[in-house]
Order: sequence, then C-alpha cells, then structure tokens
Amino acid sequence: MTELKELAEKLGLVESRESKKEERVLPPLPNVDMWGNVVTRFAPNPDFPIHLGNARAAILSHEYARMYKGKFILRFEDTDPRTKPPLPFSYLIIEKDLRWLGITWDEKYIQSMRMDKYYSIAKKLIELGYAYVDLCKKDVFREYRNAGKACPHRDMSPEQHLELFDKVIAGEFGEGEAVIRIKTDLSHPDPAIRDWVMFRIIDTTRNPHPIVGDRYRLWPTYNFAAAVDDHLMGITHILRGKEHALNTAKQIYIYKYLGWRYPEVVNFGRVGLEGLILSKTWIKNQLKNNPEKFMGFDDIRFATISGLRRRGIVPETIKEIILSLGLSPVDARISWVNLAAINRKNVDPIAKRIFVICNPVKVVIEGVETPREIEIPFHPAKDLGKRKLVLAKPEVYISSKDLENINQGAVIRLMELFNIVIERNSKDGIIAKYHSASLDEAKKWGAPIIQWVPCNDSIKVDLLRVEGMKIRKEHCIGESSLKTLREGEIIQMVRLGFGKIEKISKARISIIYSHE
RNA sequence: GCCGCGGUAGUAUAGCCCGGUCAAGUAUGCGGGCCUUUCGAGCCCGUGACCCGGGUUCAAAUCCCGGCCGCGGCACCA
Repeated sequence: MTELKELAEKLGLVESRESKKEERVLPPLPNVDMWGNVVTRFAPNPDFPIHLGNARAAILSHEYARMYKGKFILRFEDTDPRTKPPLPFSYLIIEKDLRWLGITWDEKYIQSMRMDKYYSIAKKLIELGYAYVDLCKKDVFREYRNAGKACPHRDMSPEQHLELFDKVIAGEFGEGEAVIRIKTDLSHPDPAIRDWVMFRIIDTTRNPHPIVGDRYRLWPTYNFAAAVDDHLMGITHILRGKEHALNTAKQIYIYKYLGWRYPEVVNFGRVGLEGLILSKTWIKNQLKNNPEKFMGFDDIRFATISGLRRRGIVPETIKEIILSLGLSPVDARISWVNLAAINRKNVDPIAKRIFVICNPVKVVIEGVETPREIEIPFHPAKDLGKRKLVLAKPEVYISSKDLENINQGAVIRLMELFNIVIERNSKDGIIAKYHSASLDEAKKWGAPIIQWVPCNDSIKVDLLRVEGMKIRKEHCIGESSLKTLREGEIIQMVRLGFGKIEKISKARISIIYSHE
C-alpha cells in the first residue's frame, strides 16, 4: 500500500499531505498503466433529472479523469422512447446539475444520434455469425432459453439474417415481431446471459423520440449501445453501481467477437440518504399521479440534485460526501445529520446572519428613547456587509419559546441592542423595562442573549420545513433586511438554523429550512 | 429459487490485495469543558467497532472453510 501511495504521489496523482485536509485521497484505479490515458464517462438516461446515486457515478468518474489528467465524457443514453421516454428538459437539467457540481466534460454524445454506428456494428456481428434476427415471440424464446436450447432462427445463415435485418430496419416488422440477439453460451448458468437482446423494435409512430422522432424503429438495448460506445469512445475505466454487474458479463461477448479490449470496471454500492427519496420510479409516479402534493422534480424531499440544491445543500458538500464514500462496494446510507454537518461547515462562512422569529410575541419596552437604529454585521467574522435595524417605536418581537425559559424579573439581552427586564403581560403584549446597555452587564446577570425584530420594521416569513414526508409551513417574522437579499441565497437564521431564500415578494418571503 | 457482491463504533469511512507497527485511524453523532453578543463556528477532553464459529500461523480485522445477515441482478429498462 505504501508503495502504491508513493508511486501515486510521484506521479502527482495524489494530493500531498499538506493540501487541504478535507480533500480525501481516492484509491488508485486498476491497471492504469496498461491503458495509457484514462478515459471515463458518465452515461445518464435523460428520462429524469439525476439524483445523488447518479451523482456518485458522475463525480467519481469526473474526479478520476481529472486526477489522471485524462478525459471525461458525458453520454446521454436515450435509446428507449417507449418504456423510458427521454424528456427534453432532462438533457438540460442534467447538464445544469453537473455543471453545478463542478463537473465539466471534454466530449458529449447523444446515443439517439448515433444509430447508424450501432446498425453497422450489428451488421458486422451478423456477418460474422455472432448475431441473428430472432422472429420468435418473447415467451416462445423464453422456453428455449430456459431449456438451454437454440431457437430455430439461430442456426440460419448470416446471409439470411442480413436480409432479415434490412427488412427490420425498413420497418417490415412491428413491435414484438423481431429482435436482434447476440449468440452467447446457451448453457450459461445465468439464463439472462443466454443470447441477450441487442436490438428491439419500437413503434416510434406511436412513441416518437424527442430528438429523432420516428426516424428509427429498431433501437439498441442499453447493453449493446453502451458496450459499443464504451469501445468507440475509448473508455478505459467504467465506474458504475453494482446493479450493473451482470451487464459486464453480457457486454463482454461483443468485445470478444470483435477483438476489442474490455475496459476496467469498478462496481460500487448504492447510496441512500436518510429521510429523502431517491427512487426515480417512485418520484416519477408521484409527480404524475399526485402533482399537487409536490414542489416538482426538485421537491426538497427528493434526493435529486436539484432538490438538494433547492434545500440549501451546496455542491461542495455533495462532492465531499461522494468522495468520502469512494469506490466501496458496500451500500451506504448517508445520515442527514452527517450531511448537514458537512454542509454547515461549507456554508457557515458565506451565510449572512439574519434575525427570524417564530412564534413571535410583541414586547413593549418602557424607558427607551426612540427612534433609534443600529447596524449589525451580516457575519461575525467575515466581511459580508452590514444590515440596519430601525426601531421607530420601542416595540420588538421575540420568540415565545425564548420567553418560556425566562423567569419574570430576569434580565435578557436583545442581541446587539440592550438589556431588558420582563415585567408583565398586558393586552398590548408583554411589557418590559429597559435595564442596561452593555454586554458586560448582561453577562454579569447571566442574561440569555436572544434575537429580536423591530415591530415596525419587519417582514413576514414563511419557513418551510421538511418533517418526515410532510412539509410544514411555519409563519414567522424576519428583519426587513431580508428584502435586500436575493433568491437562492443561503442564510443563517440566528439560533434557528440555516436556510435558503426560496422566494421574495412584496409582503412576504419564503425560506426553506436547510438544517440546524 | 438461481447467479453475483458485501459485512469495521449510532452513521459513513481508513486498514484487508502484500498477516505483526491495529489493545484499530478519521469524520460526524453523543457526553463534558473552554471560547464566542447565536442553540452557529472554533478549540480541548471523553465515549464507542473488526457479524458468528472453526482452521492455518509464533502472530489474523487482514489468509482459508462453514454459518448467519444485508444488498444487487435474473426485461424486447437503463
């Protein structure tokens, strides 16, 4: 191991000890020296925006390409307009999400625009007698396959199959009437491997493809298109989830027949995120059947990249988590607390501090000269500017939660302002009395230091919190400087937690609660 | 059922290939303290794990066998 590390350091592949400590060193990729330049790829299906699980493949592939000064390719795998119809906006969102994650690609491909390449390789395989057109119905073939027997079409001559192939392309067969199969081992212990399907017919008149419409009827399956492209694009290392393990076994036949060299494969485990939903299928179904219950594909309860972004999670956090998982084949269940801890550190230096009061109660302070205004820095340590709180009348909101913990007659400090003593309740609110000005005085009395908002200079805040599968909207009051912020900005609501400005309108502001 | 891959503290991960330096490192959580005009950040101390059983060996988290548990796959999806 030490030898490997030394070697990697020599080659400049590993960050030296002194560099930033959060930068985790990824383990070396297998057989790098046997391939020359490392080429990796991320190959999403644009049928939906990507989630954290996809991000793992994307981030790792990209990271390794950069680490070895190689090439990273983005490839859209959109070869099923029927079962997984590609969504035009998904292509865009996926690119946006990747860029947001700091991922840049050297080349981009869209499989639906490469159909002729797939056809010509298929023809070659048929010519060589390694592939054939199968006219059996699905369940008929299944019986042959389960018995380990060849279906009648398998042994026809390449010439006959070539002829059939042209007819299929010309559209002479309908859905389910023909498939192109590759010849594999009919006695393979896993029936799924036996003569798997390379192409099937999809009626694109009924299910047009968003990019190429009804131009093609014969579509390659994932295993064919991916295998061929990985070779044509010179991919050296495939990093993908372990659900793909079997696909390697399938694809290897093509490589064997055509004398290609199969890339190195690393299968990593699945990722889960506590409390959030990752399942693409589930999300798609819900959005289709109960759209009114959700905020869209970027709902903050979804572990989609856009959902996490909307929630106030920063790309560095996602990258850090994914890199810390590395290539481990074990399934990982990320805890929200853990993710929040990392995000908090990333966001703490850039989040403006804002006073927000939930469960507000009005406090009228006697013995104070008004108007007065005070300036408070947006951040205790970083220079993020200042905000101004204007006290036209001696009336402020504080949280009733804070009040619960305060005995009558005790001193409390309004942060950055002055110290008061709670006197009594009245119909106008709580009556308090000015006590003293200095912080030292507050400390002397052991006064709690709490946030506050001037009654006359405030704005309504809708705070959206994720609670289990529900979103709770809490009506709060915030300081008016909120209006000067921009949508999408991440803030810290003092003593409440971090949040992201969702929407600013004249009368109110909605903030998504990120985490404590 | 069949095929494949795994199992290190609450969570995640390092170490496993190449057995000793591992009475197991790191992060987070949790407990305590310091600091701080936040219940945030920072600093310090503490807490807590090698799935089980056999075997090989002077020596096993690491190698071998068995068991148990978990996950993935078994499509004319990707």
